[in-house]
Amino acid sequence: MMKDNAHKDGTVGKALAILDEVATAGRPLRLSDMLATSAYPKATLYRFLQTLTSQGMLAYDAERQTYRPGLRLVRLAHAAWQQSSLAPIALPYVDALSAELGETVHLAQLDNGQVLYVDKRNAVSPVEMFSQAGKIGPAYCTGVGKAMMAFLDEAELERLIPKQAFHAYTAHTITSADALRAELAAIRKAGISFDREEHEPSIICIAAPILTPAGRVVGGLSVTSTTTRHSLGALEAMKPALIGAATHIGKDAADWLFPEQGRNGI
Amino acid sequence: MMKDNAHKDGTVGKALAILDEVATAGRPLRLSDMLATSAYPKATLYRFLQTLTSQGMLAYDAERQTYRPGLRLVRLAHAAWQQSSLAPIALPYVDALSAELGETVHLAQLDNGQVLYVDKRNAVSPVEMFSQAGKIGPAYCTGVGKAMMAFLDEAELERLIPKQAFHAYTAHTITSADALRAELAAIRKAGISFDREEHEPSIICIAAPILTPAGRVVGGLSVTSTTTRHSLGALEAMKPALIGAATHIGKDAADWLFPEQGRNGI
DNA sequence: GATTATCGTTCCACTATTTGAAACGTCGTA
DNA sequence: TACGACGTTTCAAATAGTGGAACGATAATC
Repeated sequence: MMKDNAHKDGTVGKALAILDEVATAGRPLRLSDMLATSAYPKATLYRFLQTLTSQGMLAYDAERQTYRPGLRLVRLAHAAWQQSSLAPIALPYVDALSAELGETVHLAQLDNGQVLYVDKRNAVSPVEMFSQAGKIGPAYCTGVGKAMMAFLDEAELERLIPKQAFHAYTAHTITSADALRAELAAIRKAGISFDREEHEPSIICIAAPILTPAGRVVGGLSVTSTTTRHSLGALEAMKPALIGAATHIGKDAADWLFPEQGRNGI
Repeated sequence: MMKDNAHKDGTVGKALAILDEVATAGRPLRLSDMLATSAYPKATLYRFLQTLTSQGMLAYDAERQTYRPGLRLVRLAHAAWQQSSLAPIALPYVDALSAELGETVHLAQLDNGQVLYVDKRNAVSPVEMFSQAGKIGPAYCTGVGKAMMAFLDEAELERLIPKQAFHAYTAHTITSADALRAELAAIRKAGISFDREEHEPSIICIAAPILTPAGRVVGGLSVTSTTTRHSLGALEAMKPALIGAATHIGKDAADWLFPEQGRNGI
């Protein structure tokens, strides 16, 4: 699933692959844990873990002999979020949309075939920083994911589709490339997408792509609710507000110039 | 100032040093920009930038030929924040404290001699994600920085003091190691520290260290206000609530076991 | 209390990768 | 057309990474 360009980019690529492995695990890992999975022999893996720890990219728990992602990443990510994500540009519009609708709003971008949430406004509970920003999700079964994919050009889309897992999270999840292509065509026509409990039961959302005036996909914006509180029809009523915000963000993004989203995104 | 262990840790260390340089700049950089500063020759720098870009650690703007920190960092940092920072543990206490006092609350940790803010609650305006989390600040002239340093053991403190810049941000900033040592001794006695407009004019705060029951420093917690709204005396009245929250967080942190903060922190 | 797994750490000859001065394109400017 | 400033590519020399195997420490088993 994640063969990636790990073995490319020499030593640095290998080190970052290991960093990813630790970050993705979601729990502290021991050398022996990773040894089972990793492509590298013991001594090599050991040395990389040492290096990454010494660099603060990993944190080592001496007592338990485990590795976790390190705080240096938090420092670096702050810069990335500020300089390379849509969030700072979109902030006022996201705030306004959330206030107007009184619902949870997500701002997302495509990152390597997945949805990367870069901001969130929860109308009710106080926001938990980072608890959503930085989170990733599947593209083929989320509102923002589908909205963004629908407006990619042919070539980019075809690069992304093979990366989708098509895992059936719920009974409504789209589980084939062809079904996805059909859905995307419909979304392209409608200008918005819905998540019809495709990722989590009883969670629904309406989403719009964020496009530059030139038509380039730079992100996605969604309003999320539950089936107990809203019908899909009720969500559809939010379309004008959603589209309005997305349009404004797209315009601003084009000015702040976001030219090569393609390199690291998509 | 940042000689660091860049040249240690071989190729990976060098690559990460360059990554840091881009992140720290705060603006998109060109190859020629970095060439002036960086220790590496053109070809070497170029190759590293290529590698980091291909890995998504940097984003390349083809139009302007500039590099910025990449979104992969945001993804990685989410894991780091969740698994390696105090924030998830402290969350309920930070929420409660902010609600009780109706003031801005900061949660910080020490990272390489600097204060790293890992969470923030702003009682009034809606929180801006990441806008504070991941931010760094000086240790010698912030409330949380001084509170944490005051409770480090001798050896750790002496490692940190040489790293302080002692830049005079305001007329009240502590600008010498000796003055800092005296201040820290007072803080150790009082159990809390104040920022008396030492970092920014008219910004004041009261801060407490977060200690494990065993006495190990794991973080800092502060309540911030302005001279127009509060006096230092008024802030001092918040001491019990602040200490209470800090104690709870310290207890929970010890359980969730945060053993080797020393490796990557401090 | 001796024996055996298990796991992290270290060694070192072998190999692959990195290095960087110099040459090369490319584009804008004089 | 020539010049200068930058980014990009090349390639032999230098360096750093590799990983099988041995080692030590600790925990589990007999």
